Amino acid sequence: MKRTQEITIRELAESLGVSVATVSRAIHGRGRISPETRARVLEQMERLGYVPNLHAQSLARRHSTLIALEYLGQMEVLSDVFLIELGRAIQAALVKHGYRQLMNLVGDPSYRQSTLRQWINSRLISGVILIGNPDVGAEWLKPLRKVHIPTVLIAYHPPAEMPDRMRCVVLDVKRGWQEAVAHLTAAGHRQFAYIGSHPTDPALDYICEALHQHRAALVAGGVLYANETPLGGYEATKRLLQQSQRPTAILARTDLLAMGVLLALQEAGLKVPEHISVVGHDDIPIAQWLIPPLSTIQIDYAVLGEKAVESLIHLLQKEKGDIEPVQTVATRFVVRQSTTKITQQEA
Amino acid sequence: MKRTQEITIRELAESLGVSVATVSRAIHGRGRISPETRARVLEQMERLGYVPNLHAQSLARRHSTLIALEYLGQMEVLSDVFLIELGRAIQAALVKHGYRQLMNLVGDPSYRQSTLRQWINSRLISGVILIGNPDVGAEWLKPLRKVHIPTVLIAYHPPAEMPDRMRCVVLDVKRGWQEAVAHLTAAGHRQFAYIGSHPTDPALDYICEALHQHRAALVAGGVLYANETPLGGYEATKRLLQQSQRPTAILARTDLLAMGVLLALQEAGLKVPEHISVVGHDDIPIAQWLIPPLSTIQIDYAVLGEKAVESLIHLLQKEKGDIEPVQTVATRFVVRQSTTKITQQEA
DNA sequence: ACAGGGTGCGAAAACGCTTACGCAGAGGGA
DNA sequence: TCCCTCTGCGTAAGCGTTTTCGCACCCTGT
Repeated sequence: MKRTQEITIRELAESLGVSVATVSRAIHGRGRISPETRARVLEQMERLGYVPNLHAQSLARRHSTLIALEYLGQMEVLSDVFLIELGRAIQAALVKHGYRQLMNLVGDPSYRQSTLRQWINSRLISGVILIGNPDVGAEWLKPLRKVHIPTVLIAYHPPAEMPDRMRCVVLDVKRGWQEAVAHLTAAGHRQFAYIGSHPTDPALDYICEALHQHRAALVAGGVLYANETPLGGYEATKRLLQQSQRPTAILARTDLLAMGVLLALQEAGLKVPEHISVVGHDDIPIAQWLIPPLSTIQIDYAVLGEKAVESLIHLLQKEKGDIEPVQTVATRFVVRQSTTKITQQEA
Repeated sequence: MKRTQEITIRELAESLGVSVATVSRAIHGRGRISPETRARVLEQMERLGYVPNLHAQSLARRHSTLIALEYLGQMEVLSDVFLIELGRAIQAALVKHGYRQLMNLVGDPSYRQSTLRQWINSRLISGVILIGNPDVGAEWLKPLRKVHIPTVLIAYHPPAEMPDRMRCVVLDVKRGWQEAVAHLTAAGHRQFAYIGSHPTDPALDYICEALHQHRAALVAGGVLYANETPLGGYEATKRLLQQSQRPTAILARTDLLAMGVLLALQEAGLKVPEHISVVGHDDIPIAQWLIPPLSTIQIDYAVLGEKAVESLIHLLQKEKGDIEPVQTVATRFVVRQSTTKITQQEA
């Protein structure tokens, strides 16, 4: 910005002997303009390396093309692996619509929250995409209600009440767990354990339902909760193994938990998958590099990102009409090497 | 931005019966203004919740208060743990000077590169902080030279040639490794191995030098290279253990590598630290949660971030005068539980 | 009483873009 | 030929700030 010579729209226009209005129309393809003039402008723009000043553009248009991407809750150790994947997908989808994303995944929640408010109030951004549990992020949602900025929430379930300028994309983990349970029971498994992150999570309900259908069940004491870290999974597994009943398959709420499960099992001398099968959730990038490569439930980040962006665009451009306020994206189970048929002696 | 009623500086001014110029002066404390008027404006601003429009501000000032933070090279699995820590520190330092950071850590390098250019050309940002090896990021630096945007590079060594609007903060890992080696040799260790990420890295030189001083050495075949992932460390350790000479201490270039080392050792039935000591580098947040908690070389992210920001501010505000173009930040060794005195039978 | 300097403030011109409006000219139907 | 419509483009008014300039006023010293 402080660089000496930056070309402006006026200079571009003068170099062609046309008005700035014509240049603006040519660039955006809006308004009436002849194809020839348009081509000339576009070519000259390329030659001179003209790029519109984003601040001037936002000011004139009275809205920005920047979207904030935020994560509700503590930025815990490694929790970002999920965000990186999803962020990628969202960015790609936004660009298709001429928008760009801004991330501010730095600092503790209260600090990030004040930054987001600052961004909104200063009109830097014109929309928000929020990722995370609406219960955990209740205090995030409150200030957003007031300012009425177009917002899309990506979560496991919709918030209790949704303001008018908010839409929601929920990740329906039901199908993924059903497939996982179907796969494992077909392989002979009947005794399961589950390691989750918090009791309000509906995943366990889906699992119980699926298990019931297939005449299988959780072992006694087979539901454990832990922090969503490898350490959490590790400790939970240690506890699990101290109990009298041992499951033949462990379902972990996230791949990070599953990492810890794998380590704890191998310390206990149990081989995966020969002695015990393990399933994770999220299919984070390292899942396929674990030992053994983890069978897990896959999230289609591209679809998730696209749906979120689509909802947001409808909110931003009201001429696009309405869209279902709550959209759903299903999950799928992928088999790798941490699950197998149950062996005779264990069955 | 599309929200119905956003208050502007004009409305604020009218509500007080003063001119917009006065309000602007009051807010920024620049120019001549009486303390009483200033207080009145500030109070009213608070009451009405006025926040300046960032786009208008940037346009009028001809420069933005936004700084881009980018990472040179592939965004590999988990490489972000380092970035999150450093990003936090940089953001904190920037805010002190009235700037804010924008991260765009999404997508492959060529995509991120084009996004950064876009940000620069559209005047969205007025400075750049780059993190990473200048060799790896050579193709990043080239376009930046042309546009002459104030840039600070955070790396292990300065780039071959530095354009005039670039400054550099180098992380001097020498002291950290010296301390680590001193600690280990004092504990009786004489036989070392090193697992690095690429041969051009100067860390190994510092280690060799320090070992020499303390009459210790690397075992034959004791230098291995691997991807900076747990898997890389795991595999490298497997290779290491197949060799005839076994070290009593393994130095890993990063904590991520060390994670894999720990797993491989324990699979091989070797206890850490009883049989073998392990040292990492970076002190990532999970380092203290590993089993056992990892002795590692600490980076003072706060100082690193502050120095980088300080350099950038001097570049942005030329009235601040000059500053050393290459600044240095040292590292420190922290002892946790993965290193110990060598036992008799192993010595 | 008057000059001179300092102080607090307002008027207005920028910053680079978008877009409503209007005008000239071309084309077509009577 | 005239009138009407449609097309392509230029003029100019914004968007919400910052900042230069200058004016009025007050204070001080003569």
